[in-house]
Amino acid sequence: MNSPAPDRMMRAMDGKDDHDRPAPAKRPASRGVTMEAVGRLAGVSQVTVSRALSDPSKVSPATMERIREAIELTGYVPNALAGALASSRSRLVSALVPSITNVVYASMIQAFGAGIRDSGYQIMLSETGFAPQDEEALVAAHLSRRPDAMLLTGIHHSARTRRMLLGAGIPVVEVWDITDSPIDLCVGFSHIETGRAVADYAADAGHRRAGVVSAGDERARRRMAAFTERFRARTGATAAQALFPAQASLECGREGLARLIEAEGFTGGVVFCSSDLLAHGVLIEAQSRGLDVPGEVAVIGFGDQDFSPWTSPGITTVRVDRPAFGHAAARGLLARLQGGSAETTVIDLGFEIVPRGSS
Amino acid sequence: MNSPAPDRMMRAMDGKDDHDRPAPAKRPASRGVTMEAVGRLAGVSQVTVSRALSDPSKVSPATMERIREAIELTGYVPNALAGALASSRSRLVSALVPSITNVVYASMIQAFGAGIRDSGYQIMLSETGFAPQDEEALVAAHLSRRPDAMLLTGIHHSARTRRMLLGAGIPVVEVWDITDSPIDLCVGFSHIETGRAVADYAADAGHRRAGVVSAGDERARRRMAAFTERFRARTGATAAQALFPAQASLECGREGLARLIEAEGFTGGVVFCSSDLLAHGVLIEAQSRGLDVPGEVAVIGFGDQDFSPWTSPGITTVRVDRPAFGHAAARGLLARLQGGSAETTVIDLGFEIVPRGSS
DNA sequence: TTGTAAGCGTTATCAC
DNA sequence: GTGATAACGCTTACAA
Repeated sequence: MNSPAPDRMMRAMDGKDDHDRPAPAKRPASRGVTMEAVGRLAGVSQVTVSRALSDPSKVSPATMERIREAIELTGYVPNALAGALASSRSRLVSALVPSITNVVYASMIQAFGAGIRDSGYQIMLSETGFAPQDEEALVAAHLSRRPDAMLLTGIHHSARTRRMLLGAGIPVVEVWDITDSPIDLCVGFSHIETGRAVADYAADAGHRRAGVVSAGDERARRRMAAFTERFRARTGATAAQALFPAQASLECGREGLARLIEAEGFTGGVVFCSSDLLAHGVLIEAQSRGLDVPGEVAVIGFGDQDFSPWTSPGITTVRVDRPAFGHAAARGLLARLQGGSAETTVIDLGFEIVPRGSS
Repeated sequence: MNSPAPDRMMRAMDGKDDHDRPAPAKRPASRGVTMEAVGRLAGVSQVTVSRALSDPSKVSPATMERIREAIELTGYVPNALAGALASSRSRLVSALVPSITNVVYASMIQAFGAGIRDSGYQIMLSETGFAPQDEEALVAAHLSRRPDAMLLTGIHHSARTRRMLLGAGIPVVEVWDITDSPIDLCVGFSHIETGRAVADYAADAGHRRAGVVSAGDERARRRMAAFTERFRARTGATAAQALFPAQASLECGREGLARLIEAEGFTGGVVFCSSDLLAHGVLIEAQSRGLDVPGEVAVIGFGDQDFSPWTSPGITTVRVDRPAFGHAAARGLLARLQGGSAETTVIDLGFEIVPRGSS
């Protein structure tokens, strides 16, 4: 019931045309269509276009329609950078994981992304590798983009990193590990309990000799250490070790068992590996040496990968519900983002030992 | 040799203190440390801080040092949003892949990320899934963040998507497929040639009966179609088909062979799968049915995954150099970004058939 | 070497 | 329901 369309269409033509305004000067002619341009075409001001986009109910249907047309015509794509700067909300969520080629993290992030995206947020993903010092620089780089929230893998962060995070004043979720003193939210499981549970499982099965094959990451080491300690407490035996500095691979697994046998005096027993990939390697190496699995060498992995039930024999492993971490992390962050609620801040999702033929 | 530090320190104190300036009004007290604040602390203007950060050589060592201290003291983190808005360069590169849990794409992106990050760019990663219509919305969402460049997986995009991309005026690289009419750059291999090569390989090996097991993605279907056509041309036989709408899984592979045998009248021969995961499933299903591999059922996969050499028998597969795609894509984009050069726009990285025990 | 002024394209806050 | 106007925190001329 406001001024009819023709009137506004006129307004679009008067005094606003490029030729009778002071020359724009300097800057290159066009860096993309702006709300200004869309508004001009639709015969409304830039602000109205902004409103039309953010809350259509605040704009008359007729105006709305003309704006829609103008957008379609110009191929206008909003500038989220400008929007974020003006509103202090970027609708960006940072996610830092050690590695994306590791299915374990990939599937967690996949679930996290799905959850977060449904609420209109976009993910900025980076790999930290397994070196803690790199994390600091990455966190700084991400914070400079002013994310509305951040997901971090693990609970060990440099003092400076914590300070930056706290200073940013955004919700943070630490995943894949558990702690009593999270920066903010925490969704994970206990690596120490995992190691102990596996040791108990092995000891209960009657094993009296053990070895571990582990990749370089700190959490894996913690599982191995807890395993070793508990296994010694239960059996008096000290587990032989084959540790690799780098990321796990099937190759490492083969070499790991070889090293256990040739350099560490491992003469059979149970081998706990920091991942199913390593476990698969150990399995293959054992078989290629004519060692019976699980008779002479029993193998236990970690992560319950897709292939683990299907090797021969299937790999006994520790299962954690990867997507659940992602979902819980997304839920927690979104709650903070929307309500600012502070309910449960630490969620222990636990783990489960999956017995299969290899042990 | 300019005005000594004390002088400037004084300046920091005169007429710039909060109490004798017009009250900032409205806005919440502090939304984060700004260059302005850092400058005030260091006794210089905001611009000088900007310069210190972007090109230290333009600032005197003494000033530089005081700015450094002020930054340290305040915990200043630059606002890249504002920077990007002002300079029209976001130092953001978008990457769209079908799935991050698929190692094939993950390792490509890992290489791409490493390359791009070294030049100071950050990646915004999203999963498109395998539905083309979703891509359009994702591309729009990414473009709204004003990335400096974009990586797309595949060569089939909606008209609207192409228009948006062209309109954005940024370098674009399409990976993982090949075409004569790329949007901009293209790094990939021919899925049709791949299918044909596998058919030739199978026919040369004496196979006269064939089946295919394929996941839902379009490129996989194209490989399968090319295989089927060429195999028919060579042998006169039509390959039996088991097609799955969703993403590949080991389970699908098992069911695929079952379906081939029970519903499609497949009585043995060669089975070409759209991924090694499927091939592994076929392998397992064949063995669990007491069928000899490769004697009764020969299996060929695609992607040369980590585990493929280690199954029993090892999986014959098609290898593509995943990291190479990422590297080449990064190189191409960076060249555009830096020089704007337009040299080779289409790079065919080819593929290689890796014969193993399964065929 | 340093500072001033004018944007960048939005959103937020008021008026009307 | 719509429009001015002032931020948002930077970068880019241009001046000193």
